[in-house]
Amino acid sequence: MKPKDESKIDEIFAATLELVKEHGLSGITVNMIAKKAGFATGTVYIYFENKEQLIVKLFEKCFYAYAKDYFQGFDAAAPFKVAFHTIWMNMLRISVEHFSELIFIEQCFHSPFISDETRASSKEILVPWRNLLDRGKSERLIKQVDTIWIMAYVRGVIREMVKFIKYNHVEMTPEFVNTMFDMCWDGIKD
Amino acid sequence: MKPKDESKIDEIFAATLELVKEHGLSGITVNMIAKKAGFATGTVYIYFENKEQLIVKLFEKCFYAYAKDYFQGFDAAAPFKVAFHTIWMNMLRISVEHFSELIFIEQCFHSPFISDETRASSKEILVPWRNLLDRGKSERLIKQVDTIWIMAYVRGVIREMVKFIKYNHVEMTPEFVNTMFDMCWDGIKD
DNA sequence: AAGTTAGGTGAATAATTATTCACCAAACAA
DNA sequence: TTGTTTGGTGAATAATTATTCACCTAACTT
Repeated sequence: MKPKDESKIDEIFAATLELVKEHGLSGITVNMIAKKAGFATGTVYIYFENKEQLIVKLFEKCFYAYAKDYFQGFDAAAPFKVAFHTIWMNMLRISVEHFSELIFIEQCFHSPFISDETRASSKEILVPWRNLLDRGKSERLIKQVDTIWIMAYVRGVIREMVKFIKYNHVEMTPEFVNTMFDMCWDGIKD
Repeated sequence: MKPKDESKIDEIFAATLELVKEHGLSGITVNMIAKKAGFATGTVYIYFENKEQLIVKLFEKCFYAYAKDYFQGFDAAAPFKVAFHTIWMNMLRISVEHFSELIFIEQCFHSPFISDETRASSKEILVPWRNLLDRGKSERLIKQVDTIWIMAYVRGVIREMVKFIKYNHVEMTPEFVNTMFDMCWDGIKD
């Protein structure tokens, strides 16, 4: 028998992300995905039951892959600002490198494809981030503001920065990054 | 002859916004819109040529109505921080009150409905905001950072705050608002 | 090498959704 | 009051899109 070519899944995923970035979730068809990935429509149905499953699986993959990398090189024993900087930089870099994933996830959050449970469970991955910020608060290095607000603040700054970089084709120079980090840091420091 | 009931346009718009907030741009049909607005499918086609035109018109309406209100009560002669606060508060309030518009606009930006020109022209409305920030820089009250970065920063903070409020059904207490304003301000002040 | 199994294809079919239209009703003009 | 014009309806139709399937081929087994 002929074995499944598992790499095709990745090709389907890549094609989908690219198309959603260009046309939005509402602008894509299974045909477009297959054509972009370079094979026949029917092939998509060998690897996925239907379009919905494809979207859901891609969402899960993106979400978990994404958040996992946030903690690359993260040392919980490091001084707070160092650790904060590590994760902040990871978040920025990953969001830029995986911009189409970011757009895809954003679009999925308001779509019939993603269930409330999936939405809710997606928070758990960020526990180490939350813990770090709690530590920063207890060390009186950052403001005594509900941690979840701080997370929203940081997320907002990074997200909008990344969109700015992408839509305006801006180089992500160290100067730019340092400036934005300082702004973000100054906003939360005690 | 029977006159057109122009208020129906608003009802169609309201229904569309509500549905897009719930199901995303990819999850709505003309039938759903008509049913939600409380009349027959065909009626939509009396007021709009087709679905695309409906979306485009709604986008334009949202976008302009939105940005116009940013400058309510804005006095260009006021001290910088006062003026900044006025607009910041307007942005927050409007984004909360018109959350479904915010989501709709966000979804439209990556969709086949909105053209690049529309996207580009949408920037012009914010000229007074940009001017104010330029003034803040020349008065050395805020950081010497490209104004467009500051705009992205403020937009990001507000946007993510609003999502946080909406998704977590948080009361927008004065305490909450003041805290977030301080964080935002501390990030940009010189 | 021959047989078998599952992948790959893309036209055919099914399902969904946009759009039209024959008919009815409300508002206005005369 | 009657006629005329356009709004409103929702079932019928058209268009689009998801999904299937009969047929092919590649890869593995014996």
